[in-house]
Amino acid sequence: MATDHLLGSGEFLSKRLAEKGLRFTSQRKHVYEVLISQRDHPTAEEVFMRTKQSKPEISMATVYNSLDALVKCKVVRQVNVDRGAAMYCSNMNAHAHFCCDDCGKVFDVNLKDSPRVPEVDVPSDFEVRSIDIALHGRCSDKCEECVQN
Amino acid sequence: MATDHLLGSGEFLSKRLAEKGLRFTSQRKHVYEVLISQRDHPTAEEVFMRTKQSKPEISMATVYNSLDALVKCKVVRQVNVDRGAAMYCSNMNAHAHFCCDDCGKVFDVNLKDSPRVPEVDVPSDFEVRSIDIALHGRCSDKCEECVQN
DNA sequence: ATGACTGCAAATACTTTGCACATGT
DNA sequence: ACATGTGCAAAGTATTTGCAGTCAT
Repeated sequence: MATDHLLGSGEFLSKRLAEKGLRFTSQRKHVYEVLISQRDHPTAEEVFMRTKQSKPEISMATVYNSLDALVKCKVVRQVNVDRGAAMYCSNMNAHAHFCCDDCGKVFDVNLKDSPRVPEVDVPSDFEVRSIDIALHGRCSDKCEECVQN
Repeated sequence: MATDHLLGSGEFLSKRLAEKGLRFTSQRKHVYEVLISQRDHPTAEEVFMRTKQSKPEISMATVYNSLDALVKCKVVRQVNVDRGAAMYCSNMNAHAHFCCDDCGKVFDVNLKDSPRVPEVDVPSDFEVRSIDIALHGRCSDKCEECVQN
């Protein structure tokens, strides 16, 4: 039953962590709130800096631990577009990522039809759990960095 | 005109590098041959070790440089399935990657229909140059590592 | 001839780990 | 009560860079 929307973000997160046997801690709550309050694609380092504003004692190791926990309980996605730091995304709706090869920014893009497993020719004994779609290209004529190309 | 198949791998690579203003070197040739001779998904480190067999003096830095050159001239794809080393793939046909979350192996999987840009809702001034599709899941009942789950 | 490429070693970037203490259940 | 999580510092991977010499064009 989709009743999660009736919960505050704290209760929601607490419940989702519990379902995976993970604990609800102040650090995980702050990291999660950082991610949902600004829907871009920060790296662990950026999450660390933002989280320090509301939770100054947090350490980088805890940020990694928290991000792993949030990914495990599926309230956050990890995005790997290329060699470099992983990015994190709190948009859990089905969507793809567009990564600009010139300026490096990552954008969420909606799928006109959600990707379905049958579109892909996977051996029958393989179990598909998730699909990540990443587009590469150039974001916009108006993008400052891109114009320099 | 698709006449590339009439060339040996050396001439083919040389031509593709030249198109991007990149030079054809012995190291790049060896790295390329390593990648086409075994169609799995080696990391830079694995490419380094394999390439040393035919080109013992090659250095890691040159392997990275060569891989970048091969990716730039589009004879090799870089595959980023998760946090960890990038992998390289010489299969340039349209295909997706299946990454087993249990054993870590990466498999090429064919697409029943090639992904088309219009399936994705991208702003009109964005230019899409490539699409990467990565599936995650579990590869097979028979997979040694997977059985331990 | 010249700039791009190579090999080496050192530097950087990203992520994980070990350990003593703290905290959630 | 006790396992799990935290913070710190140190270690471990992955990748990049500076530089002097070499090679492709």
